[in-house]
Amino acid sequence: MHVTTLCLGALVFGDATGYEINKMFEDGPFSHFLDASYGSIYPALTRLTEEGLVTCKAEPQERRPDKKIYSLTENGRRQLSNALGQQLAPDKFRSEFLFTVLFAHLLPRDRVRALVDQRLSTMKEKAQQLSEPDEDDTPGMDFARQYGHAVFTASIDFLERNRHLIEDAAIEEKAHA
Amino acid sequence: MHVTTLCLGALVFGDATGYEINKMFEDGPFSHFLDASYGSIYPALTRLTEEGLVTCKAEPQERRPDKKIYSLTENGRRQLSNALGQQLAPDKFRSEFLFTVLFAHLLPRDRVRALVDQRLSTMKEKAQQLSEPDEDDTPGMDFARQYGHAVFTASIDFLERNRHLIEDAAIEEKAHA
DNA sequence: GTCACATATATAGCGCCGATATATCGCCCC
DNA sequence: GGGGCGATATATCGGCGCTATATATGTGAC
Repeated sequence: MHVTTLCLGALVFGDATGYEINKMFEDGPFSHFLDASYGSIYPALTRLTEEGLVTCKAEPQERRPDKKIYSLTENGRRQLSNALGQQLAPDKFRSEFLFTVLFAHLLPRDRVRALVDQRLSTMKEKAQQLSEPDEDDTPGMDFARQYGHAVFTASIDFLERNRHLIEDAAIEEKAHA
Repeated sequence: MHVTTLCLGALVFGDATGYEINKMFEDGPFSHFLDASYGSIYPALTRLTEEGLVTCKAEPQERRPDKKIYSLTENGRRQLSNALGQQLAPDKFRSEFLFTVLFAHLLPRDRVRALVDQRLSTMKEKAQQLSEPDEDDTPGMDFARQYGHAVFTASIDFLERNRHLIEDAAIEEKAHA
């Protein structure tokens, strides 16, 4: 699924600028399971405009670049609908943490402990964020939020129960270098 | 973390060809939280050889391309160690399923049900795979496997308990088109 | 017998991320 | 009051990496 499709999806929730769409992927409701960045979003919006799937209205701003507000067209809506009916790609998950942990038996114990601590703290923060419902959410957004919360909670629980497995395997470093 | 680093990591578990490294990412122990493909692995191995981080021994085969067996050098091992000591990138998770589910209220109910059924079946299969320990595994590999199992189990459980949230929101289609 | 699959390397095309450039405003701190 | 930082806003370049394809052959299924 290309960034163009993701942009169409973002615009279902209302007209937006490229900047705002980027924020949806960075902090917003999409951030936990999607990513896209300026380098792909701006070209995507240009292409979508050329293809008539979105329209672009420039709103002049004083002493700033014009705000370009994009809106879905009927064709764009159909195109998105179509894409959502196709075979979906399986989830992609990439974790440098788990990669690193594969080599726990080659790393100093302090490093492994710090890694787990860091991870637990960021995961708890995210779980916290995902625990707060928003009244404006569509049913799908609410579902996705709760899904994320369930997965993070399970991860945290697993880490706390099993961190000893990798910490014990790590290298007990000597007194000093 | 670049593919070159991932290749160094793969070679810690023993000498291997590009083909075998690819399999580790495709089916093997890395497949659940890493990805890399031919298009990046072969160039990476060439670059690593040039930089002296791995060595390459060509083993002639009858009526086939030579098998190029790569091995880590001391420098390569140090380089990996170094990379594992740097700040790690946060997990990346990309799900077209969750993206699609955001629009559950715009999709036919049959489609949503089929999506959930499909997902449950593939996740159960993966959870099954991850439930079987391997005696050759390093502690880290065992930990990563169990981690994956815990997360998949939680996902399955959540889906089964909450699928009604999106199925009820979906569109009850008319008798026929 | 042939069709699909596994072994094995390699590259071209293209999509996307990360970094950078440009410009201005508001806010905090000194 | 001034300096620096972060947010607002658009845009592009370089390079990395995925997808698909090319090449060549052995093996097992039907």
